[in-house]
Amino acid sequence: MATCRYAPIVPSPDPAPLRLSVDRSSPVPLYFQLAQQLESAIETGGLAPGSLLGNEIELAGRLGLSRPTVRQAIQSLVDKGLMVRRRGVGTQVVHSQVKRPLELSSLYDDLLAAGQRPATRVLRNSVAPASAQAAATLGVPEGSEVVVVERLRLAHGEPMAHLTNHLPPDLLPLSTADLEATGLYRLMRGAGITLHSAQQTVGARAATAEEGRLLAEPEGAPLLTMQRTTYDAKGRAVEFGSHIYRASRYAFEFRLLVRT
Amino acid sequence: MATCRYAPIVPSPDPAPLRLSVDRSSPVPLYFQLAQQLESAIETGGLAPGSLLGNEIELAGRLGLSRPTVRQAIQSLVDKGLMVRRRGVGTQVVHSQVKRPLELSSLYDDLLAAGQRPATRVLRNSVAPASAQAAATLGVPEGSEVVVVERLRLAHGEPMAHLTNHLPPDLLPLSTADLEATGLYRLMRGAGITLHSAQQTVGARAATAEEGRLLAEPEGAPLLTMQRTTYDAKGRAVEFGSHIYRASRYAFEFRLLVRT
DNA sequence: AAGTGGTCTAGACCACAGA
DNA sequence: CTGTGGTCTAGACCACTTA
Repeated sequence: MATCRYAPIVPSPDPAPLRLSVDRSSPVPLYFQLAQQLESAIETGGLAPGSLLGNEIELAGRLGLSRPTVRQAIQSLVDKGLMVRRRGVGTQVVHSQVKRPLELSSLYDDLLAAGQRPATRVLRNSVAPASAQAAATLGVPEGSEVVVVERLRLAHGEPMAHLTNHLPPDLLPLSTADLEATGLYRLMRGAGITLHSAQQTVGARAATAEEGRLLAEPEGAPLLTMQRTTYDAKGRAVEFGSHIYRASRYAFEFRLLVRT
Repeated sequence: MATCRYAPIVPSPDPAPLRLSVDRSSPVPLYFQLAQQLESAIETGGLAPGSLLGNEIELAGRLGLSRPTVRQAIQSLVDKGLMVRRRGVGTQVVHSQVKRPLELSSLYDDLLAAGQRPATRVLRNSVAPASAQAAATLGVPEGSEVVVVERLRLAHGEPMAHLTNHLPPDLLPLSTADLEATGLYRLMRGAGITLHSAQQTVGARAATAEEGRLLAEPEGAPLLTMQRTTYDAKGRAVEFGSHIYRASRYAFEFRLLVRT
């Protein structure tokens, strides 16, 4: 039957065949528990890049789960770009060090996370007739009243960005004190608004004299520009922003997954 | 039992309750057929923004499918940001006009799609020792040989961008003629390379005199910069690019989905 | 030929929202 | 309380890859 031409079955390259277990008394879904364990194994190196995960049916049997549940766990990691499936081959960990995809975060939180001591100076917090662009993106009649917030964002006391936001009226109360203490997205989440997605356009242009004065850059200095419309879970636009950043101090980093 | 206080059950707001059907003899997966029909119904307005999709079990019965299959179809649309599910409520179409997420496309294809008559001038196509940055991102030893391609991208005869790419040696043959006829990504896909994801950093800076000469901009003009590392399905870096774009002619547009 | 993931079924029970 | 989506099971057959 078998011949010696075949190489012996090589066990998983990792010494310990990976400790996996699920807690059925936990309220956390089983597929989610498994996905978390696999993800942390990838992060800590317990699952080496390129290594094959055992086949789904065997894995399901070992854990006492059904195959669909195991598939759901693996699929969530594939969606995150951490693993790749190939029919007839198996499921393997991708080779690259994958950075987590950028969350929809505020500049304030980005600066906080980078240890940059962010601060905000509110230049304007008022209600005004909507411009054509703001009205179109927020889905309100042109000229109807919207909240307009204009802020200067500082890090270590140095200006970083000038942020102009338009919001629907009555979405949430925005006190100037709150706006100086934290970021807009944090306030919105705190008010029970679920942020869901955003459409962004990033470009560049030269600073006007006025913009240069605000940002401590010479006139004509390169600025990064971003226009962003943010939607809640129901797809309603909850914020339209038009921002400029000092190019010398800031860049955008993000990850694209190819749709398959 | 029932009282007149309740409003009558309102039928689906759309006049025709949506024509859905699947072809079991087709090789296209059933869940995919359903997802496509729902997506096109959303695009054409057959499923109005905000409208509720009938519940999953009823929908499955109507189509002669099992509930998991129907769920898989709906889930794929939720992942695309086209629908939202709420427990106890139902599944509804998001309100906003959702643009398709940006694919990992080449500038060449972007320009083609915009009817911009793209052209490429190859300034360099050679093998050279890897710089520290290129070596680190491509995962090859510093100083080992990599392919370096430098191109000027034109639209309607006007320069748009200056593109510098580094590729692992022996990944694919790159003739200057091919590079002038199409985009790099198209060549890579044609060579059987599956592009999977990319990590991008977008910033801005002022043009040097040399860059200004290449792009027909004055020295000091604002430029958009992008550095991009592209990975294949196994997570290996297949390309590292460092590009500059005329800010007066180009901006990046993309969509962020909040992870839940 | 053997092994893998891809798809699909027909049920089940639970948690949560809304009337 | 009723209806919804969220999770889960224990199978099944198929298509593809590899040897």
